[in-house]
Amino acid sequence: MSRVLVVDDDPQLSRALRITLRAAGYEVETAGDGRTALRDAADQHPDLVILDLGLPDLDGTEVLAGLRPWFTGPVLVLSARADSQDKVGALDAGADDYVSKPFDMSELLARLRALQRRGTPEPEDPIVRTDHFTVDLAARQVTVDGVVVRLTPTEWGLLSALVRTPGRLVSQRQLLQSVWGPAYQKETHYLRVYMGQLRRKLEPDPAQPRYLHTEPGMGYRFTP
Amino acid sequence: MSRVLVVDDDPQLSRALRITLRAAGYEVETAGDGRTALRDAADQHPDLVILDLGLPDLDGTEVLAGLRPWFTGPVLVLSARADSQDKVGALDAGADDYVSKPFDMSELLARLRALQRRGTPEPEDPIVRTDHFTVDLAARQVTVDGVVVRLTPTEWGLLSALVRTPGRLVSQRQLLQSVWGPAYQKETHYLRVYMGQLRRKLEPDPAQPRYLHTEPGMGYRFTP
DNA sequence: ACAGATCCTGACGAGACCTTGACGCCCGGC
DNA sequence: GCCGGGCGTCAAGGTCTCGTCAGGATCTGT
Repeated sequence: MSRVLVVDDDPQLSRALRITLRAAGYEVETAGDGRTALRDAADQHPDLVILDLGLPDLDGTEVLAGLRPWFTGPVLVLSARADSQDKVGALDAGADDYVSKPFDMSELLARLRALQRRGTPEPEDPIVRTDHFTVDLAARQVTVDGVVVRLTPTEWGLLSALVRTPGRLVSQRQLLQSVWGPAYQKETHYLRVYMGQLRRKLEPDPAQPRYLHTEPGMGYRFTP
Repeated sequence: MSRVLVVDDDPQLSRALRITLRAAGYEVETAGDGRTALRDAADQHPDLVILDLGLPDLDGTEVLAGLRPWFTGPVLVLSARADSQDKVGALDAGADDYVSKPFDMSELLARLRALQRRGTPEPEDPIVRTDHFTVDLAARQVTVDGVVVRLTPTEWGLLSALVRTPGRLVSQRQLLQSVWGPAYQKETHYLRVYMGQLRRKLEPDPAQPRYLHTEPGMGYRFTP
């Protein structure tokens, strides 16, 4: 059973997609604008995303840009525009397929099947372990010394963005963009606050972090 | 350089595709009917296949069926027919994308890029190594004799600008511009200070640099 | 509508970082 | 030999960034 996130601001189309996809055996979540789309994607980790380019708040390519740093599943773009340049732009921004409206539902489903067939061998272990805590990316659960710890959605978004690339530095802009959205790239204060909370919940000694390291002026790094 | 097999019985379109794909950096082979297509594919093991459904000898889905048991690369299907049922049939038979004629070349190229991107999702980390230290550009991490060394943002900017072009001289203006910005092209003093810090952190003997060389009056050079 | 959780925002001390100036060295030109 | 320019080193000042705390705004579920 695959989970799909539908991002569209047209309630009618959104509803039609939900019904069709449910009937085809997908679990469906929907988002009405770009910000909630990025957030929901980070929260729920869908297997694939259907993204309408005509959103009220963000440009479709901005959503793609926010998604792509960490989201590895297929993204199918819907658009009312059939212009070739739009297609090229979206595809090069990271979309895997591009379907112009109006479209045929059965074709959409076939394209989703084709994307999935290629997309997810996923041999990756979605569980990140350290000596002190484990992060289960699929179940969205964190345990510290065997005890389950509750994280808020924001804390989880930040943590998962970090532990997905162990040992790699993640820039402040990347973190802000993937957790709060592209418009928040300057709000580095948020990072300080929430990194503090994460350290208090996860680190054995929050004052001297062992796993969630700061690289001053650049970003943060998770070292297992 | 990827190799692509074009299967089409229309010589004119075939030729146009060959020219366009060559210009885009592909190696191109062509086949005019289904049987030679299957044989060529088996012989040459192309990275991807562009398959026209309207072939003289075999039905397009038959070619797909013959290809798919062993060919794992992406297959993009071309067709004169825009009927949804055809698309669904081809996609479910193993095609990864379906483009109706007439089509736009730039869109086709973009779709090929999208297909290829998905095929090889693991671009390995670009790591620069010397006998004494390694620079991991993607992870933004430097190790000296196996020990992680912390760099400040400015130090990192300078170092990465240098090691990206091993053996090549990088002028002072280039360095200043790429690290501090266009307004700082005269501040050569900055370079002396920070090159000194880098040498102290990376060189086995900072007084006699082995990797970070000065070219008086010109710039600096990283020699592996 | 209410209660609790969660998020945003501002202030402040501590520390890291960047900039700047001074000084000595080496080398080539006069 | 004397001089000047480019280079390397060092240290100190000022600026920016980081971590922390807490109060108020906002959201969520009942």
